[in-house]
Amino acid sequence: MSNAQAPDRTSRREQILKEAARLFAERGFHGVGVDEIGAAVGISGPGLYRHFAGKDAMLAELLVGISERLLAGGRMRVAEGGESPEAVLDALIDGHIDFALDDRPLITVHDRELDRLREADRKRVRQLQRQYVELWVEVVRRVHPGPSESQARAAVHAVFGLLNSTPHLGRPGALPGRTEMAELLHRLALGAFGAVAGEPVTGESVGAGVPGA
Amino acid sequence: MSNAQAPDRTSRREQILKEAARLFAERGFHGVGVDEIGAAVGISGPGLYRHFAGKDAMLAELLVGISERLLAGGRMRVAEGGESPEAVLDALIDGHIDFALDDRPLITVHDRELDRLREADRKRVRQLQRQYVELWVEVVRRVHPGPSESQARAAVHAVFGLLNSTPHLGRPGALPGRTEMAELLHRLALGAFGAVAGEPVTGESVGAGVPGA
DNA sequence: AGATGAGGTTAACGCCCATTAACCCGGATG
DNA sequence: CATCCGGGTTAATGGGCGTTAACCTCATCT
Repeated sequence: MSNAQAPDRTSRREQILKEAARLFAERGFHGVGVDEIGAAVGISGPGLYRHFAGKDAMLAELLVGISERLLAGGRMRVAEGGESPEAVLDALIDGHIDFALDDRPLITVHDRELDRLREADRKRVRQLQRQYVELWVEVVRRVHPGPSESQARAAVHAVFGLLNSTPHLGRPGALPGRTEMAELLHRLALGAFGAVAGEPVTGESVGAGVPGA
Repeated sequence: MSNAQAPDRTSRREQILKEAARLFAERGFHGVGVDEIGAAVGISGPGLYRHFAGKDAMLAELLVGISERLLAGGRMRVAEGGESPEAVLDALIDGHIDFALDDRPLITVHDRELDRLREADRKRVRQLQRQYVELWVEVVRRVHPGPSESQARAAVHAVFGLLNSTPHLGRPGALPGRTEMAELLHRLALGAFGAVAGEPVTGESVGAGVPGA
């Protein structure tokens, strides 16, 4: 047996997964070859097959991994339960924002390449996603009891789209830094949720009497 | 010379583009073969080359087309200029929602496959996108003068993510119908923009005292 | 020291797929 | 009537790429 459990820093597998995620995000699953992935970690081509059954296996592990971490994180935050539902929602939002800002490539791959998975894996990922959504829906409905469940669900989907928008950003510089960005996204998400209920807004009901030019 | 300008209903080219968009959205650019695209319009394989220079050309025309239509629509709505900036923003939002709901596949392809384009086309698309964003930024800043320009830009990006979230929706039934969905998205977008400025929200400041059950 | 196995390497195989070649047909043109 | 030519067809070509085969080389264990 061996006792050396810290080969370097991160195990080779994780290093590969990280680079694969980045490449998949940049050019799509079909767009990147195994040789490139190998090159990205210093080995070349088929050497990857010592660590993964194939290219598909890497994608599967990535997607299942993300989904599990997201759900686990969400459950944790709900379980820790703040004093108020509002606090829980805040925690959920912050958690998701951290994820979106830190693991940008994963987010991208997450909702781009789901259908390249084998039936079994895809089902698993979808199930995890669904549970994560329902987690949010419950909390949102606790904070905003007005709207129907389907409205709440659609709103949650939409807010995910909002929070996951960071990958689509242009070159940095025209945009706020990380902390400011996190702040902003948080406000935007809360603002959106706050508007789920309410009369058919016509734009007047939000712009707080700003005269403008 | 010919005078027959209405071959059937939509020209063959457009029919091909439509199917190609659907397929690209479903399985990604690299994921679908020319034979499939051909089959989708009743001809098979290389017959497509009578209409397009190649697979890439289809993608290019799709992406440039979307971007141009979005920008043109946006400019039109701004030019028609409602009485108030608020009305213009409403119009922009509605326009984008119509687009997101009606041309779902295009939206998907839009921000998935941009990098598969030839340098020239990609530059053009990016430029159109940028102009579209700036159009929104101006209007948003007119309605909400508080926040900085970079904040406004980030908010616009985020709201695009929100509005474009429809493609990611699960199977229909768990979600509102089209008109209700449009209504909801509109409210969410306004809610988000309304929250761009404002003190560091903690969740309490939004739940508008709805007593509920 | 010798065995072993983890982790690489390069070469070869085979499939998939975009593109091209070569050929075909029916209708408008003149 | 002969001629184009737009719009198809199938067969061939060629490159890219995932995967497998065969071989190599250190650490580590006995």
